Amino acid sequence: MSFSISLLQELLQELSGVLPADTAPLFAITRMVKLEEGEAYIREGELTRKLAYIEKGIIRAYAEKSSGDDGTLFLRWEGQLIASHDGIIQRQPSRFIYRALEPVTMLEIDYDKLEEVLKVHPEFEPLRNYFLMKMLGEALEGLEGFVFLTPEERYLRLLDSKWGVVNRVPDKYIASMLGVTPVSLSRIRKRLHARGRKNEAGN
Amino acid sequence: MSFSISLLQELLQELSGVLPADTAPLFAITRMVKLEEGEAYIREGELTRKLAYIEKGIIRAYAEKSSGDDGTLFLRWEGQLIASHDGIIQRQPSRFIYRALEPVTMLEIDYDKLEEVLKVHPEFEPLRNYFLMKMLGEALEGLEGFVFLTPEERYLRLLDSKWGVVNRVPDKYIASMLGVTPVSLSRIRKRLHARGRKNEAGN
DNA sequence: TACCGGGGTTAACAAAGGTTAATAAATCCA
DNA sequence: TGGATTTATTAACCTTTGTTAACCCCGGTA
Repeated sequence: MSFSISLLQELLQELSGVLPADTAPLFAITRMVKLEEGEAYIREGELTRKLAYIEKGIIRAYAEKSSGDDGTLFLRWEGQLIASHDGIIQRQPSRFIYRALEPVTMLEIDYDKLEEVLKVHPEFEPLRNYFLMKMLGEALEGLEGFVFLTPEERYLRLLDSKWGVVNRVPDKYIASMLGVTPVSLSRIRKRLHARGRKNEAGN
Repeated sequence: MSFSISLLQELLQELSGVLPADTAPLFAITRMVKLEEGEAYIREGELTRKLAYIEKGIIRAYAEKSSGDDGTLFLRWEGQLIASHDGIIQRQPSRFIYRALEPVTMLEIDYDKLEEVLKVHPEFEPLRNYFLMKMLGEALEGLEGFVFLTPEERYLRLLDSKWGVVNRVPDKYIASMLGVTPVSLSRIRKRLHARGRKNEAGN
């Protein structure tokens, strides 16, 4: 029994009172997926409706900008969900590429199969709502960052909340997720260091 | 029978096959809400779990930035949903203010009551999923704009898709939603006009 | 009519970010 | 190990945005 499965069984019990022993119909349609570093999980133009819980590793969702270089829509890592959202929400081919930045292990469910199971077992519905809410929360958090914070503040927030992850990812991807170039991120770091030294000196 | 209710009954039938006659349990917990121009729907610090379908009017969700002036997280108008997302997702007091920019009419449901009804009538679940998916799609679309487009491109996209709405809202709110100052939006408009004239002259 | 306030534009200057290119540092791999 | 590639930093220069303040327009109203 994998780590992810028992974790999701606990979650399901907490959310809806369904006992681990009764989760068989759900886990019959899941499968473990492994990606090696640099491998694409979803390619551009691919029409899939996959949903996966990341047990280990980091995945980056990105696409090419009109300027030529690419923009990172988000990073997802262990404990988070990754979903082919163009396929699931709009039933359209993915405009984004999902690629593993590290070796990845995850528990995958096909969303169409999940819907079939949910028709027969509505007691699992709280799980779907939990997933959607979590993804909605993450998307809104990203949006808030762009509306309310400067790039420097977004970087500080990221360091503050996700230091471990930031340190595992090349800065250029962090930069493109923050909406700035790598050169600019480098300057932001320089400014922060300079200010940090000044503050220390002041004490 | 209000316009909104029959519209939502149609939606429910399409999504889940539930006939309008069977939607009584759901609509028993809805109520029509009217706001006058400038009136707040949700205040900062308020803990509510409201969900509303806007029949007419525009609502703006915003908060104050560290710089002092305020940032607009999003605008929602007729045909869209508005939800107190801090309350619904995180069970947190709202960090945002939701205020009517025009007289607003909407159909409101309390999310807690909705959950009660859904326990007894799981056949309405597709409606909740539809709502969540729609909000998720809108949030991701906003995020994509910031990652992949320049402020000028975001403005053009907004004009392109929501011209009618842009024209009903003061530019300063449009600017703060695009993540720029009103002054900067004014310059963007100037550049676009200049380029427009040049292109005409070139033909 | 005169006054007032909100909203939009413009100008001038400062600050920040983009672009390009050179260099240094780290990583990969043969 | 040595050479090649990728990544990060720095600098120089240019463009865009932020900030502040002045000005105009318009609508409401005393």
